[in-house]
Amino acid sequence: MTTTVPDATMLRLSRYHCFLGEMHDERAGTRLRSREIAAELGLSEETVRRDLSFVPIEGRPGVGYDPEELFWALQQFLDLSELHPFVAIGNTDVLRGLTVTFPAGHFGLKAAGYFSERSDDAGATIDDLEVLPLPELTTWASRLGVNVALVAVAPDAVDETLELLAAAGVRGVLMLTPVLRPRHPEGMNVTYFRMPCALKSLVGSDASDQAASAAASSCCADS
Amino acid sequence: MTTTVPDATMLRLSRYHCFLGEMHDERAGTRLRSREIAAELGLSEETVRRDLSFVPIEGRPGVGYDPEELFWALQQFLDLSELHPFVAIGNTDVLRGLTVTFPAGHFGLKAAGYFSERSDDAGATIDDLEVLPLPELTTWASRLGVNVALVAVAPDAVDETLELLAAAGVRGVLMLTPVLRPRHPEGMNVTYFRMPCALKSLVGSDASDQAASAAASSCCADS
DNA sequence: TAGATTGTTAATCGATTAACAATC
DNA sequence: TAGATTGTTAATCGATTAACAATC
Repeated sequence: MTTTVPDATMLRLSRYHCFLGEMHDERAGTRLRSREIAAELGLSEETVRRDLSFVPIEGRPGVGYDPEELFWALQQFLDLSELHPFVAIGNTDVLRGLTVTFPAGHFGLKAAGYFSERSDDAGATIDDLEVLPLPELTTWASRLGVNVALVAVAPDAVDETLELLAAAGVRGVLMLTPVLRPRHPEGMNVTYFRMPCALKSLVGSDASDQAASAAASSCCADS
Repeated sequence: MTTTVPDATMLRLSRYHCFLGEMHDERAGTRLRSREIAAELGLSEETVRRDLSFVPIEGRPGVGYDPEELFWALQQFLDLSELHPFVAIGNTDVLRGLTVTFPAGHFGLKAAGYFSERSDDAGATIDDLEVLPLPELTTWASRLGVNVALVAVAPDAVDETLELLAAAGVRGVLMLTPVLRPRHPEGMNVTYFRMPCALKSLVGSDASDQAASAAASSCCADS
């Protein structure tokens, strides 16, 4: 009997991992209560406890969790390595810009390779890493030992990119490029961040109901 | 009695709008069935019908929907203007790169202004639009008539950016910058695309269950 | 022991799926 | 009229919230 972890929980566990990654030094020694985590992350404490109950760690009733222990338990549970590698694919501008917007190292992640679909990006470097042409992806991906990719290519390069990633053995893809009709390779796990949809659904969400409902907003994506 | 539209539905309605925006020329004259929309977008036909039943439009039983009519009905329902304007905020690299990754015009959206938090971005232009310094946001936003923003600034500029956006009357924000502890201004609607969480949760999702479950993957974010 | 907080079970809430009557 | 597809109601499914016994 495999107790399956709800999708929503998996995603929050990743958030706890990020949070603990930033916390566990300054909080070393002290105990962390579900209530604190909940307050910091804008969740309910019950949700936090329920989520953590899937992770093989023991919190102490009346005391809380050990931040460091919890961090490593989550890391193991999520199958992450110390600085988990991913490949980033897109034009050099967006890839370079994203290193500022999303400094992967702060979150326990590391861009292990950059690839561009545009021929005029040849030879560019980002943080001392050369931006390689898209076709070289297959050769490199296995060598880099990555299993996830961040994709931000132009819309017309999506299909080719996914093919190459599949061939390279990458199983998980975070897709920033808006794709109208999702058709990804068999067995591949793709999370779509749909910027146009998110923006459009924000337009109508006027003060009245939404602000009242604690300004909660959702997003995202299936298959 | 206000029938409230589920969040998930609002988001899908935005997707239908994108889809119809691309379709409604080539499909003009023909009828569009819920089954077709569902197949294209990877949804069930019941979901599509249920979603559309919130929109004041009449599909013809046995016939389907008129694509053009549906497009405009959605546009009105979602409160969108013909090319809905938004402001984009971040370093010049990421903003310029995103115009390739996410060509807003294809989706009925239009970047009306670019703002950067970095002083060395002063004077840059993107598509003939000057990238303005972040502090000028307040002055410009109302003039540009925008109510939504795409934010991709560096993590340490998030708070300032949200303050300025609030002051400028922007109510909806799509946040690409990873934020550990969300604290946005009162009454503001923020959708967080959490790249680190999405990437981390993709690592563990190995073939076995996930691929089996139609490779569905979710993401995202509250408050 | 008393106080506090966990882990887990039951109740609620919301969203999706199934079924079908209404209608073009 | 017959065939097809909508709109809507009821049933299911999943995730969140509430409650509380277990335990440090």
